[in-house]
Amino acid sequence: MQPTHVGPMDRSYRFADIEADVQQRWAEADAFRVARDDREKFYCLSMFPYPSGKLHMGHVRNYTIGDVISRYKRMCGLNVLQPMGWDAFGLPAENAAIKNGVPPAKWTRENIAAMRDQLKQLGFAYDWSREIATCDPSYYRWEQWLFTKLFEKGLVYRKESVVNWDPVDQTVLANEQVVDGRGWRSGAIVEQRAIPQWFARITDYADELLDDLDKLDGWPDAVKTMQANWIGRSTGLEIDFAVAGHDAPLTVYTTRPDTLHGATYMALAADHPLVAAAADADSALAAFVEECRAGGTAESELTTREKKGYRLPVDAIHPLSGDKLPVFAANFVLMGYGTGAVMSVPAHDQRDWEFAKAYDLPIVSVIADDNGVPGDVSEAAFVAKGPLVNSGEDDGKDFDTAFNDIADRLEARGVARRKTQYRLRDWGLSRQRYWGAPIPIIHCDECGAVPVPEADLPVVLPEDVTPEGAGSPLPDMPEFVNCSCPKCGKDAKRETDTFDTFMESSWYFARFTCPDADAMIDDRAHYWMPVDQYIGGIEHAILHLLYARFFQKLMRDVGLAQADEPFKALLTQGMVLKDGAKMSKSKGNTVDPQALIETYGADTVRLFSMFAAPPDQSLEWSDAGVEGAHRFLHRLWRLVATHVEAGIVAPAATAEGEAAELRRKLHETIAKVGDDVGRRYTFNTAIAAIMELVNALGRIDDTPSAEWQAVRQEALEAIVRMLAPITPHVGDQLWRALGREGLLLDAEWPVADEAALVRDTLTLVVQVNGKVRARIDVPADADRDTVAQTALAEPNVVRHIEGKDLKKTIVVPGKLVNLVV
RNA sequence: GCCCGGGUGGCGGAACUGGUAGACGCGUCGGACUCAAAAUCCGAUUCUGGUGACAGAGUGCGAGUUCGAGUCUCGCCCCGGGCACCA
Repeated sequence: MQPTHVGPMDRSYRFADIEADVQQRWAEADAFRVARDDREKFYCLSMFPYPSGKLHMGHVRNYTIGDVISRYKRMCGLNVLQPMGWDAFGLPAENAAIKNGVPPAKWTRENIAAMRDQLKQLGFAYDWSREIATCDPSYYRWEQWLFTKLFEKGLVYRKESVVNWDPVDQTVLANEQVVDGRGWRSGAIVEQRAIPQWFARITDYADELLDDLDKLDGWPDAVKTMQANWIGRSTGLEIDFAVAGHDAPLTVYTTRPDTLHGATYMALAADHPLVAAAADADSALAAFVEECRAGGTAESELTTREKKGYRLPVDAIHPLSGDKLPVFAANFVLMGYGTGAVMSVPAHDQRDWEFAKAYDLPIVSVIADDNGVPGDVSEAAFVAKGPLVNSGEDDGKDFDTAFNDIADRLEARGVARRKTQYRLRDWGLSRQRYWGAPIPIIHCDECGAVPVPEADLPVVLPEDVTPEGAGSPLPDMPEFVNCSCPKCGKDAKRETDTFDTFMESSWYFARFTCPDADAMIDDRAHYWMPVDQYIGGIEHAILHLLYARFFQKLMRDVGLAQADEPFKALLTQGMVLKDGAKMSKSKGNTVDPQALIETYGADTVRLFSMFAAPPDQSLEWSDAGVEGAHRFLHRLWRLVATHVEAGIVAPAATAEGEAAELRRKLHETIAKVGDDVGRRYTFNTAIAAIMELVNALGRIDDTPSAEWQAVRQEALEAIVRMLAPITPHVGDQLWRALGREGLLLDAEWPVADEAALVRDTLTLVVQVNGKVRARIDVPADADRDTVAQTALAEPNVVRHIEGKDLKKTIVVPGKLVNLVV
């Protein structure tokens, strides 16, 4: 190929024009619309945003990571699906409505339009034809449909459950709206109030959700550990303690029946029936129960409260010794967990120990330490397992033997059962809010709770409503509430609670594969699912990801889905910080992506977001760092312009002498960047390596030989392609400046030339007693003895081993020599 | 309180499998260009001592394993995420 003359290239990098042009080119080519074909697929999904108004830096970071992976996989030849949508139901829309008098529907849709525009400015390669907004009836109708299927299968049910009740505003509060036990608006002390709510039987799937974690090779161990601990499968013993003077026993669950001999008291939840019965005759106890009800329902609040109890006028009977045990009502035992009663072994449980100290209850150590004497419980509980002591016939037994012997004896008497229990609780689906998907149930005096028939779905949420203050407006809307029973036809009332918004985010990934399906999902999901790479914040490690996994299994079990798990690989991105703290309006340390896009362009914002930190760590935002990223793009632009002015040539395929060294650097970089982008997802180190290569290229003479020119052409083409996923706009422009046809996004990802990587000498480090004393150059094929002899000949090495015995010589091939004296 | 992470120069970070601590970028200092400034380019930049070659110290703190530890083990401290109605 002869040098081609291309018209003079503008020497300055005009990002605004370039980005608009390139985005137009993509639009004209409809470049991101995808469909099933014969190629291997890759489904890359970033967690969709709540449409809060405008993008923040966390979004920019999240979506840039997803876009880089998507574009890289596309250049590798895969059929890449990357969709985007809106998690459009939620509390902020109602708050905005109260504040500004705007209907949540209008507010939400305006925010969506604004944020969609921003995403387009950033140049993300989304197939916008698949866009979903979860507040559209065409979307939520299918989760209403699934709910009715689950109702038929008995997988949803109604039970009483406590909520945060604001007695002044007369409304239910979210945990977020409870600050220090008080309502955020009224300032009133929040009370726990039990109301009937719908639940999904996620505990029926607890074993599968736990066991399938082992299949998720592409998930971070930290997330799998958190989910496993959250599910919290344990094997233990359910034990009945007789109560003196009562027929009904107190049933408790324990994972440590080996410590049963050390049980010295019992603790009951404040709303346990036995407590309620006693409170009728004791006004002080009734006051204590009332006090336990004050404050929010968040677990963090309940478990950090000062532990308080109230002695009940009953005694339990120890099932082994027959001793009487005092029974307390306690504020740290919760009715919703297990049986609402616990046996307390203060010697071997820290919480029980603290309570026993406060209430002067006996602490009996029944587990021996390593020295065979009862564990020391003077300063704290002794929680380790060990042989039993002070345990009568069970003395000396280890944990397993004691567990089994005690279980066998109690089971034989019919007062205990071996039981597998979970920490995981069923998923409460009901919310007493307006801006959510209506729960498709009709309450009939005759027939009870009746699911809305499929033909009547969706139950559409009225949208021309502006909540004005506390509480959902739905119960006050007769046109919504009044209806007839689908079973008997009599007058009935519609359920006015809406779904938890985790419902919508638990299946959107599947809907993206077939957004226009006339069913929840259709067989297109079988091609695209599971998601090959899911990307989102670590804050979703438990709840969202667990519910989504649960929904995938539910959809499979109603015959819609094939995959057992929705997300093959997961990347949890870190937070974006400014001045060491999470960006927030209240701290005044926010950075607006929009202003940055306007000042520096999308490519600079994308580049800095990827360069500043590895994706899974927190990222410290730096305006100066953004300048640096911008400078780099200017430098690259000028480098290409200079090259193009000298003349475009065919890229080199081989080189000699110094040009060969540059070419080796090029192919080492290609190998490293391919590994960093394709396997490690460490985009920061990939960019650093490309910067090094650009620096090396910048050092060559401006008017080089034909050989230099060819190597430079080869290098620039590779650099532009390696940067293509990160800075796609400037890349596309430079790709054509270098004389290449077609869109850069369909160019092939560069592959390293093994022949260019060969080295004939290596530099090794020489250590004496682990300290670096010299560096030596040796032939790449030198044997150990040669290497050792070369090392021993170094003057500075000689100085450090003189007069000492050489005890050991360690040679690590290609790395170092360590001489031990 | 419980579960899960993280802590490396002035700053963001690199060191992937136990093998040269500080790549790359920012900042700072010095120089070139300019009447001058900006921009750009070149050089220096962990700390201490030394003109220097070099030497000593150094990855939150304290122990340990190893020829060798930022990396592995144990115990602490601090920061962050989650805790079921924020999303």
